[in-house]
Amino acid sequence: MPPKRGQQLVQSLERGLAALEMALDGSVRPSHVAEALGIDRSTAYRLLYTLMAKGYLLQDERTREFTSNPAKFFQLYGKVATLLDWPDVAGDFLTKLRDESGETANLGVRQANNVIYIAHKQGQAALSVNFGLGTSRPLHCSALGKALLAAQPDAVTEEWVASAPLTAYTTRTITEPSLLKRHLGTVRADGYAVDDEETFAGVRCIAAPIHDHRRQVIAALGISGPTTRITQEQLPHFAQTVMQVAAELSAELGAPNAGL
Amino acid sequence: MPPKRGQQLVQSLERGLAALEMALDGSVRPSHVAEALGIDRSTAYRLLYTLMAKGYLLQDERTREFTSNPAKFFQLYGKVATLLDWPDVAGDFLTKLRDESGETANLGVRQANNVIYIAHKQGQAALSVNFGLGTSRPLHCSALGKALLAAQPDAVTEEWVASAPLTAYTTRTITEPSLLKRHLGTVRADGYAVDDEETFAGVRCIAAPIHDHRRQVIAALGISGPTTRITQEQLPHFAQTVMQVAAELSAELGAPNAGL
DNA sequence: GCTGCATGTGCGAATTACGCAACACCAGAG
DNA sequence: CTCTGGTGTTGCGTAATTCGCACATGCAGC
Repeated sequence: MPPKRGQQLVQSLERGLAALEMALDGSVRPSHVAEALGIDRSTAYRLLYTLMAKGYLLQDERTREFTSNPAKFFQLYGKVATLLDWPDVAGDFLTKLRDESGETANLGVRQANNVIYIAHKQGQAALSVNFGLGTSRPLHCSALGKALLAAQPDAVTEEWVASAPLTAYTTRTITEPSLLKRHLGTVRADGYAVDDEETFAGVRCIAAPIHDHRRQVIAALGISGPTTRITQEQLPHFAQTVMQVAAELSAELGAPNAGL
Repeated sequence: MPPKRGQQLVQSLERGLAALEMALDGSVRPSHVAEALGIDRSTAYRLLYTLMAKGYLLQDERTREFTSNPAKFFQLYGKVATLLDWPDVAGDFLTKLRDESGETANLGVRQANNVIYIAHKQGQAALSVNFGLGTSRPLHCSALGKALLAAQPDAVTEEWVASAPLTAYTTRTITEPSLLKRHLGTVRADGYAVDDEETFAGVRCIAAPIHDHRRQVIAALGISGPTTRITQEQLPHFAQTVMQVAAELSAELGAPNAGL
């Protein structure tokens, strides 16, 4: 019924954005971009030059390398962040969760096939987990990611599980679609997700979904810590704490019946 | 039209970025973008669609409006921020400056004709200044901006002063190019800049430049407070504090002879 | 000097993106 | 209900835009 949404992509814009994202991973030069994107050097140069003219990139006077302009991105981020200031809104809840659990508390949202950490409070123990802000992890092997996945309708989950690349990061990573699908079912039933050394050996994470005022899941909140402290025996207890704080944060956002 | 020199700009990319920035100021629809940019609705739609496909925008299923994808921008910002994590590096110095002065401490960098606030610690007094992170102010009437301007070579300053729009925000804003040029000379001689109610009536700011390991000025650090506390008499004392902490931050970044 | 490799720039060719037109849909008015 | 005026979205032909080639230029090293 809906006519096929397809080949409406603007090539120059696509390539420009790709060049931009390359520059974010470090300095780039036209020749690098050209090779990576399979285009001519002159084309790559023009894209980079346009990005520079618009303030997204800077060019070093001497080395001629293009680098990202942090100020521009801070400005851009500042604009979108004001729409919902996660660090401000969630800050107190992250602190509470960290203090009650003793472990690093994380807040993440979904971005394509990854979860992105947008706020955190690091645990104060000598050995505590530290995921950098803005970094991303695959959905299928992180507690936050699985909490987000389990929240969506079955049909969507099924399709995603079948098509997503379930890369193994440790021996415990779930790479079998059918297993993952069943696993997500239990996550939904339990109300929390566990990453049992599926991303990093020795690290266990627990997460629960955050709902907004329309009951839609918009983020996930969790803790991460070494398996020596987050033991299998104490896992249910930690999970209770996570779900409790997650419910409180959901309530703060106006979610009805947040399980309190 | 005769092709002007430097006409190496890729039009589609230019327009796409313009559409992107429009979307950051709120929801946009193809018709709005088309009108604002003077292009056809279909073209605007394809740009927005491409931006959505690349993850920069989201489209509301019901209203069909395009909005920015905060997660994407957090990811982008996270990447550039790791290159030099200002909030982390400067955090302790901002706290120190706030505690010693009792006023809101700000850190800003230059972006075109503006200074952008990239980190701050708000004062704890009942009446204290609060500039939102990521917001920008004109260079010529903010203390941070003037500290940044005064740091560049005379020739560059002269050219900038002559061409920049020196908009007046209060009756004290310096709008005369020659006056501003001389004013910046004293800023350089003093080692700090003062915004004496030039942006907001009743608000006085003091700022000093931050140098990196190559002695280049890369940011400015300062305080902002009500004129009732930052009085003319105490201004030199506050300036000493600002310069002291700025020197310490510069030293932390590897600046040689940072005046310590 | 030459050689190799880089960035940056004219210029013609043709791919690409543009605007037009049309369709589907929605909301409100008649 | 129809009609009207407004959207978002897509097909298509055309021409403007962009692309890649070729060349000028700069720089480092043998």
